[in-house]
Formats: sequence, C-alpha cells, structure tokens
Amino acid sequence: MAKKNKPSRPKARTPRGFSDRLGAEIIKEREVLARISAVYESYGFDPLETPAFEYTDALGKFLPDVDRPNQGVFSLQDDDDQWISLRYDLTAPLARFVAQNFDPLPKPFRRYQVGPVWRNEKPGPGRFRQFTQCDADTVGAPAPYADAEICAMFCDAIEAAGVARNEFTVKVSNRKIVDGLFEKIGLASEEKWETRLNVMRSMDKFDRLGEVGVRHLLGGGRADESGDYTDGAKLDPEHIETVIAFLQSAEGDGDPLGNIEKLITGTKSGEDGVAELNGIKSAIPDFARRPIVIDCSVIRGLEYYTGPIFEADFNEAILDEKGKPVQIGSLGGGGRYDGLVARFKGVEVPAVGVSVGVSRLLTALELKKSLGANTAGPVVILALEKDQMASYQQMAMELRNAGVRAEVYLGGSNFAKQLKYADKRSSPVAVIQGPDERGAGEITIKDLALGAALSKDIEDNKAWREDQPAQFSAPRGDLVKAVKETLARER
RNA sequence: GCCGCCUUAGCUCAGUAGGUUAGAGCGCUAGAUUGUGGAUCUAGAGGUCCCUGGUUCGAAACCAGGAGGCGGUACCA
Repeated sequence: MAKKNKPSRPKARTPRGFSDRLGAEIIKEREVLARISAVYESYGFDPLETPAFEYTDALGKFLPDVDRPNQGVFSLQDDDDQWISLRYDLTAPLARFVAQNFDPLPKPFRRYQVGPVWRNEKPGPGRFRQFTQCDADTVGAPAPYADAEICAMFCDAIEAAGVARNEFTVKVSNRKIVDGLFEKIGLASEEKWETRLNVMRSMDKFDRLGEVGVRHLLGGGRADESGDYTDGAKLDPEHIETVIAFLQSAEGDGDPLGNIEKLITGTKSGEDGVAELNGIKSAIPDFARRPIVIDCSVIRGLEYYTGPIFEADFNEAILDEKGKPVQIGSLGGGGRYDGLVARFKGVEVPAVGVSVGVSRLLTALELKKSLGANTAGPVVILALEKDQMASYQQMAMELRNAGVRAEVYLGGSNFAKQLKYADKRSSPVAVIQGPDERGAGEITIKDLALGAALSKDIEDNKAWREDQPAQFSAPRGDLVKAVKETLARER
C-alpha cells in the first residue's frame, strides 16, 4: 500500500499566524504607511528605527522562565546566555532608547516609528503573529496638551490611511477616572489590586458581551456558549450598579463627562481625570467636528497607562465574504504612560503616544473594499520574434523612461499564451510587434482592460476576433504617446 | 491555556453499513478556432483521502494519540 521510492519532501507552508504577501498587497501597505508617516512628520515627529530584538529584561515583565520562555513573546537565549526577544510593540524599545540616550535628546522628544512587531499568541482573523505598527510618541511633556495633540494627530493619521471621518470614532477615557470609580466602590486599597484587575477586564468586555455579560462577570461569574466558565469579581450588587452606570455614561444624548463627574464626585483622582479630559477637549482645534468622543467604557492595557487613553474603532461591524461579522478589534490606540522610562532611569518621565495597527486596518479596508480597484500591472511587450528581443527591450526602456511600468515577456510561449500571461498580471495594455507591424514600421496597442469590459457581452468568437475592437495600430515612433493615451483613457 | 466543530485534487466540496482502478465543478496544462487573453469544444496532468499507532483478511472510512484549520472563551504589553 505504501508507495516505495517516494522521497519524503518538506511540506511547503507558512508557519501559522504568519503570511506571505505579494504585489498589490505590499504596494497598498506601503502607501498607507507612507500616508500615516507623512502626517506624523508634518506634526514634527522624527523617524526612529530600533532592532527587531531587544534584551528580554528591557521589554518588560516577560522574563522567560525555564518552563515557558516563549509565553507571549518569541524569545531565545543568546550564545552569552542572555535572553533576547523579538519586540512585541514599539513602545518598549522607545522607552529603552530614551533611557539610553537621555541626556543629548531634545525634551520633549518626539519620534514616530514604523515596523513589524511579533507576538507569540493565538492567531485569528485580522490577528497575526507578525504585524505592522505605526507609532508616534511624545516623551517628556505632561498632560494635557501633548495628549490633545496626539489625539488630534491620531484622527488625522487614520483619515489619511483611508478611513473616512464618519466611519470611525476615537474614544477617549482616563485611567484616573477609573481609579476614582474604584475609590467610590471601595476597591482603592493596595490589597484589592487583584479584584481591580478583574473588574477592569470585565469592563473591557462591555462592547462585546454587553450589559448582561458584564453583570455576570462583575458578580458570580459567566459561562460562555462553549461551556467554559469564567469566575466573577463578586462585587456587591450596589457596586455593580455603579460600574454599569459608569460604563453606560457615554450612551444616550447627555454629556458623558457630566455623567461621569456625578458618579465619581469627591474622589481626588476622579476629579483630576475629568479635569485632564476637559483640558484635552479645549486644546484640540475644531473638536466638535472631529470623530472624538469621551467614553469611559474604554479600558485598554491594564498595567502601564497612567492618564488619558485613546482607542479608535470602526463604527460599523466588518463583514467577511460570507456576510458574517468579524471580530477584528480596534484600529489602534494609545495613551499616557508616565512610568515606562522610570523602569530604566528611576525618574518619572511623562510620555504619551498612539499606535495605528496597520495590518488590521488593511484587513478591514480590504474587507470593506474601500481601497478601490486592483493596482494595475505593468505594460507587457509581447516577444513574438526571438531575434528582435533587443528592440522589445528598447520599447520597454522608452516606456520606463516616460514613467510607465513595463516589461518584456520572457517566457517561451506562443502568442495566445503571452496574452494570457498579460491578462494574469492584470496588465492594462499589451504592446504587439510581429513581422507584419515591423514591416510597416508600426506597433499594435491592445487595450486589455477595455477588451475585458467589451467581452462581457460577446457571443460570437469569430466576429470578435475579426473586429478586434480593443486594439489599434500606431507608428513605432509614437509608442510612448499611444500607450500613455490608452492608459489615460482607462482612468 | 480551555471548550466545540472540522481536515478527501490548486480551490469549493461529494463519497462508502469498513471491500478491487477515489469523484464532481471550478482552476491548471496542452491542442482546435490558419498572429490575439476573457466565449466554445477536445484531451491531459494532478491525491501518502492531515500524521502516527491500533482493531481487521482488508481502513480514506472504526478507535487512540498528535498536528493543522475554524469558531467561542481566557490572557493580552
């Protein structure tokens, strides 16, 4: 039964959570990154590049233990026995960089950074183990003015990336307000930190699980549809009411800040937080026309945010090819983290920043099909006579010099196959010169896009072939002109 | 990590109460239509039926373990 003599070959495949990318996809991402970077640069942020690997202790709490050194991050032990890890975001490397080069840097230090980051966790739709982030941070400036600027720039960057103003919302909250809530419900003391974490996790799920789900999580616990059970925070009923009211403060037509203020009145950090949000509001030009809302149901990272926090979300659910909603997560987010550099320096350095999740954004735009038609391929010059290759390459050169992407067909196939190739490359135009044209000093320009459009209502192939409505001839000397005119017509 | 479902051709999927040469559509390759892609016709290639082990005269099918995928859930800087 088993076949003999069959060599066992490795299976060609990409590791899970990673992906190959080709052609148009890369071009699109490059374009989106360029647009976001341009926004950051126009605000005066300088580009920074740091290596993919960092010493693991510089990245934070994920010191690899012997059992699970790769929990969350990809780590390996260098030949000098030190642990190094692939960066999981761009903020930790920034903190390291600032601490390392503190004295000569201008303060505040404004930098942006674009690049891949890696996380060793379960992949899902729009969720990869390698993805691109696009961050901008201001280090060394206290709240709220730097926060206001970052927040406004965040909106500009997302818009520049191709999401319209009415398609997304930047939600703003403040960690201090959440602290105020904890004071109100008696969770402020040191030994209650675990319950606090628990409550924050539950609150973070408000948008996904809704009021009912969060009530369960705050109380006794919740069983999900797969039968798994999550233990609850076991709060008193009245405290649950307070938390729910807090989460719902942004709903309805009232003013969210006012609602919050009533809930957390009398707490020091709560009032500080409200004041900071007011400061942000008043420091953003044309605030009312921007898609920014105060919404305290946003929690984000549990550990390090110390002040204002931002999160950008799509307004409407993203659907996949089958029309099913996809959990794609936020478009990006950020906030103030005054303690991060202190890990290295011992002194608190105030800092605030945002991160745009470019890979997610592109997945979403792809699903929403708002990135427009496919990027056109190159003009293909058919190679009908092998002894004329130099003259074909000459044509390609002329087109390139005129700024037109062009290539000569280099395979070994016949006429029909060459056109098929051009079709597959989604070439807009094919340039044809066989013996007939060459004798007459001409070329044939074939408008592939137009042909494709016309062919939709073609029935008789014979008539189609005889007419050839989508092509015309031109003098060899007019090559560039004729191609450019054809391309222009397609726009 | 936990729970559930799934894995047969490049893709989408049939299939058999365990029984010789495992199928379809699309795609692919080649040819026809006398130098023309998308139409039509003809032919062809391509499968360790996810892997390993077990039960059996016989396993793609049944059992166990593993891997991968999907969905939920937990964690998430």
